[in-house]
Amino acid sequence: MSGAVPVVTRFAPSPTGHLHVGGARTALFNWALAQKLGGHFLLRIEDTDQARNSRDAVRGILEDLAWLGIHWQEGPQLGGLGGDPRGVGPFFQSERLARYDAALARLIEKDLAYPAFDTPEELDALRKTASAEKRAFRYVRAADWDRAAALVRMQREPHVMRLRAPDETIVVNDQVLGDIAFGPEQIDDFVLRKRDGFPTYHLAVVVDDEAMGVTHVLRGPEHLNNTPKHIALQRALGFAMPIYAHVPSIQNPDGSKMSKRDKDKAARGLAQQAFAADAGARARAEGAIDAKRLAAWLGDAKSQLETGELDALERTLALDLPSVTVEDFRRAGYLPETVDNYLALLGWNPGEKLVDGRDREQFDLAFLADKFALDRIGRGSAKFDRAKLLAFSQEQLAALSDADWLARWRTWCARYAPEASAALADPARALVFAASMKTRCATLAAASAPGGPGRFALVADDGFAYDEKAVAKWLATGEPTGWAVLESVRATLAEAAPFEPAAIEAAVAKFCEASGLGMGKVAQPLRVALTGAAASPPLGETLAVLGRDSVLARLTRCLAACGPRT
RNA sequence: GUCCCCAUCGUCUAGUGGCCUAGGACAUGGCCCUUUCAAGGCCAGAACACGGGUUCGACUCCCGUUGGGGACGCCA
Repeated sequence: MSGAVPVVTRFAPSPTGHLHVGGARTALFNWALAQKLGGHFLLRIEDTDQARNSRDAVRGILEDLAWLGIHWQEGPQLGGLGGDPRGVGPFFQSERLARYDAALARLIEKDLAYPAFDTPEELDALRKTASAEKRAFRYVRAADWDRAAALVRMQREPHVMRLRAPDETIVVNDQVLGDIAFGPEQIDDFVLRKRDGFPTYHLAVVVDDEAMGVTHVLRGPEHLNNTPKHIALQRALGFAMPIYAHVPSIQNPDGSKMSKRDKDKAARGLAQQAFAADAGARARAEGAIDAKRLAAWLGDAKSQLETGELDALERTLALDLPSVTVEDFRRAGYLPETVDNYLALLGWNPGEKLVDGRDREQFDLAFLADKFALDRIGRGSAKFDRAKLLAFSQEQLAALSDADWLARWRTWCARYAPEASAALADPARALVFAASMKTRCATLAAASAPGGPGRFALVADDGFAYDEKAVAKWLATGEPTGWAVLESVRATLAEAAPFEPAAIEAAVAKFCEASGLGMGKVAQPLRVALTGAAASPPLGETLAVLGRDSVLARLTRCLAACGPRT
């Protein structure tokens, strides 16, 4: 077909903070649809709110998307991503004001838009009245309307521009929800341009989608009610109508909508607890963020901290805030493909069975791009289930080769825990570490976490404490005692070669046989001496990760530190 | 309050009028394996919100009720 319109999908975030999981899923679906249809995925920054947008947040969102592997062909540039191959940019709405004004001029000329001089206070009062009378507020055009006078007046008075809304029912043909009718009472004379000269979301989105040739609009459910407004505007402007699809929302376990605000809310509660419990906490918090800002935020449950402030507070008070942004999950040590996979499954599924009869749930981006289709998006909202995400993470991490696991871990460490990676510089030992952590860590972060299964290998030989119960059970008691076993096995370990898991296991097994001891009688005392705890990876791996020098040093230290008093 | 959307195990879902004694996954419980911790294997319990229709036949179609979510900004 020669005249086919190339497919263009888009993700259009407003830069008010980190990308949250709902936005990430919307971006992922748009990306997948474009891939499937052989089109372009475009990124546009909706920064028309002068009070709220921040340039830092833009950078953060771009990095989050890039990390997830959601690559945009058109939009702001980052690394090799983005650009403007069709010449439809710029991609920041704040740089496109002339285009919105031009569209508005056409509407004014056709008498489809008009200036309104109501003050925000006046409108507020009207809304309050409506609410008190249990009516829905609806903007009513002035009855004594004089177009010529208004056009003169707008030259010298602050005003907004409103659309002269059509008096007709508009049917939204949604690809997920079907046909939805909105009566004329649903579409009032909404604002197109604000007092500050910036367009509202409605005007900007309609003008840009047309100018950028967007063919499919896939967005969150909060926009469903806006869609008839957008259609009305498109008709007034003579624009094409894109294909619409609204995806269901992602909810918290309690059923509320999952949003960036959840983190702020949780932080307020936890901070207040911390201040009550610890007198110094308030002072530390005020060292991290402005004291006045802090007080205002604590006192007003509706206020929100800036992203940077929230991060600072989280760090200084060591708050355990819910993960809601892509960055949160990255920091928590999830693989980007795992996050993509889980997010894709929230509201979409391929509907395929594996040969063993199970549903296909785990897949990569290539699979998503190949199979994605609007008609398999669900209609009901989905609760975000951290346990299932964690299970996916566990499984996908375990499926990595040792070398891949190690590379991914080092990459994660470089950003969040450089000292952990540095503590295990030796390549051979690091590979053993990878092998033994793979099935023991549900996330990359778990390996180095305090109390985590890999901690023993990342601390100095005298950098850990001995678990009292373990010492009592495995070193102080038994016949012979654990201490005696440690003394006698020392020579075996000093000579075992090569110092690798299999050889170590074999040497210890031989020692057990020769001394008539069960494996447990030897392995458990060793675990306590080398790691401080009675649980660790298989003995050969535990010793090989540490290396011979550390093993001997730790044996010496153990006997000295908690051995029998002589 | 008004409008809009939604409704299968605790959670994510398969299911498009007979393949359903409703399948899978996560979570939960039990057993097996085992030098510890994991991992792995096997088994179990667990759902069509309710009430009316339509139909020879409803999880599937229609209506209502209930419940949940969203929107009602000079935010996006």
